[in-house]
Amino acid sequence: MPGQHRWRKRFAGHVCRWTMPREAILKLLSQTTKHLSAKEIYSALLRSYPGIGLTTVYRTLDLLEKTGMIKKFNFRQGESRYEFASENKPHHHHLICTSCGKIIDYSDFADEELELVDKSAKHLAEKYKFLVQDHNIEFYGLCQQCQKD
Amino acid sequence: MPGQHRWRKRFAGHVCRWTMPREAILKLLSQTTKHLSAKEIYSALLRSYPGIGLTTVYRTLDLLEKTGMIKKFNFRQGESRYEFASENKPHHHHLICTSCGKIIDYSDFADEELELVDKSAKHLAEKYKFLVQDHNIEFYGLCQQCQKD
DNA sequence: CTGATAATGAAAATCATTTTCATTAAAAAT
DNA sequence: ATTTTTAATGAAAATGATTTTCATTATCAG
Repeated sequence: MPGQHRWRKRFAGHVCRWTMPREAILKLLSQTTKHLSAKEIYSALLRSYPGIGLTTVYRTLDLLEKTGMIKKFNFRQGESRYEFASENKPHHHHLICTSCGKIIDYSDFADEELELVDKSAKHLAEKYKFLVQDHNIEFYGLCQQCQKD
Repeated sequence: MPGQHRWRKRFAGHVCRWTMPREAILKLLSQTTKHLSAKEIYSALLRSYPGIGLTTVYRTLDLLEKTGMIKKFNFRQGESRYEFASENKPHHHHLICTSCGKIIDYSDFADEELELVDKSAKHLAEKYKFLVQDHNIEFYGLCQQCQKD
């Protein structure tokens, strides 16, 4: 696969130009399982792409989110965090440690969850005439390490 | 019930003084079903309590959250929103319109949800040694009005 | 290869929230 | 009831995340 332009076609209709920052940010996010913030992405890229601007990171993240190539999360307050959205990555949710901020992805009980979510969405659509497009489930608590402290 | 000091006892152990801003903010939140932001609370109180400071609103909201008297929510980005937490108010979740920001409380399927949540929490505790303390479920989409626009 | 203009980066602006600090006011002690 | 202690307040400044502005640069259509 021609790395340089692997995602290029997905940009059709959204923007015209395939640039270095866009390639770099998408590549970085596609290669990590972490939920990076804009500033973390900026710092990580400074090595391979000195001169990149934080502004561009924000703009690119917005763009990538609009195209559906990444997902944006706002856990409690603080910075937004971003994760690569791949078709072969299963739908999942997050387990967030309120002490250290550690985030664990989980997709257990996905079937049952999906069933309940579908049923709820259908019900809510009828009751409130609300068109459900997305949902979000999060668990908050303490990770193993933080339970000891 | 002596309105002025209705909630006073709940402050024992947390703070020493029961003040006008605390009474005013708690009263306002207890009387609305809306999910108000700090600034909205500040604006609403300016009428009945001119001179109140936005700083105090933030500090009081933090305090009330710590005592468990209110809950804080961060829907996607923007301001945090607060809601009065009453024992007789059922556990509920939110339906958020991504276009106009309208928020609908819902508690349908609470039993099934609770069952799934409990099961998940137990499972996650075992698998990741994670101590689940809280969870959050949200649906995003378009409200009836915004579907037309 | 070249021109049109989308994308960039630096700096300034914005927005929500927090901190600082001198003043005020609960409520404990007198 | 009055004084004293110190927690709580409000104004202003500081912070942190994100967005906007704008002159410059670089992509890519012709």
